[in-house]
Amino acid sequence: MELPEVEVMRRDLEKDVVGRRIKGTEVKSSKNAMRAIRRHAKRKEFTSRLDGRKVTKVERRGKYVLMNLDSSDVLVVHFGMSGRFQRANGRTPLAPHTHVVMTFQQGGDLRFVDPRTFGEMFVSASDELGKVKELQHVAIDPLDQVFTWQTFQYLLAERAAKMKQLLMDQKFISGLGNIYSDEVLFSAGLRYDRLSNTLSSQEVRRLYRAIQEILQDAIKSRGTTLEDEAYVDLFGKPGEFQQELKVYGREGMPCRRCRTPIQSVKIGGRSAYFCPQCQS
DNA sequence: GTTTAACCCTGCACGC
DNA sequence: TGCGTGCAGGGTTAAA
Repeated sequence: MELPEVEVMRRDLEKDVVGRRIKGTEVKSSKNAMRAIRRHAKRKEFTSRLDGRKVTKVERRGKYVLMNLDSSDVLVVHFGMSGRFQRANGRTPLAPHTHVVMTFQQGGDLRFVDPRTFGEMFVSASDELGKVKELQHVAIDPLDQVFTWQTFQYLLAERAAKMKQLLMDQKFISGLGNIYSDEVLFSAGLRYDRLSNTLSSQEVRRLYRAIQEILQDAIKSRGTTLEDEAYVDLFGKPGEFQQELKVYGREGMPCRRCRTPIQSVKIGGRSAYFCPQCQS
């Protein structure tokens, strides 16, 4: 799950979960359920800080969701690659790999489902969020007002890394993963292996625009749902941005712009899709 | 400073 | 049919 999917989830939670009070939290007995709350040594340490609390606000930092509670604690959630929240009620059968169920006083519940267990959730005092290492490292958000193209140009010039890796580095810019980094580079006409400090001002501006446009469009389309992956929104509905993808997952298929077959390479342990004609 | 590889994990596609 | 293998992906970490 990348920025657009996390943001769609945040908005859904903001609409549907804010104002609800948690009656009880159940952490399942499986090993993977304990892995989902791995920062808490004991279940009770986690559940006791949620039970009886009302959700007051839902924020996002990069790919993290922060659910603020009326106790001044915050439930921090990262979805990894297969994690998600599901709104349901007691009559809804448990999806496989459901690790945590929070039941609301007003009825219904909120479930954390995560087959591949790269996701996690933990409770932190809001004034101690600054001490959470991963959150400290979350870099500037590309949809934030303070992210200007001049700032971006400065940051790029400071580094000499391949663009694909840099865009996916959450300590450099937050929110982009494998799918959107490929899409953004295609839109900007830049190859995955271009070095960040070789971009012209024009190229930086193109890239900056591509990042904003693609992320905004993907949010409007409610995220990307690939066949083999299970991203769905809070209510189980898939996104629609997969229809707009220009390069990701399209190896061998003709480029939508020039009809040259899309290529795929391994870089930094990840696959990068690109058009050898349109990107340089 | 940057890059690579390994690790965490499950599900699925593939070849034999 | 059924098994083993490899891959996918986000993020961290150790090593090159």
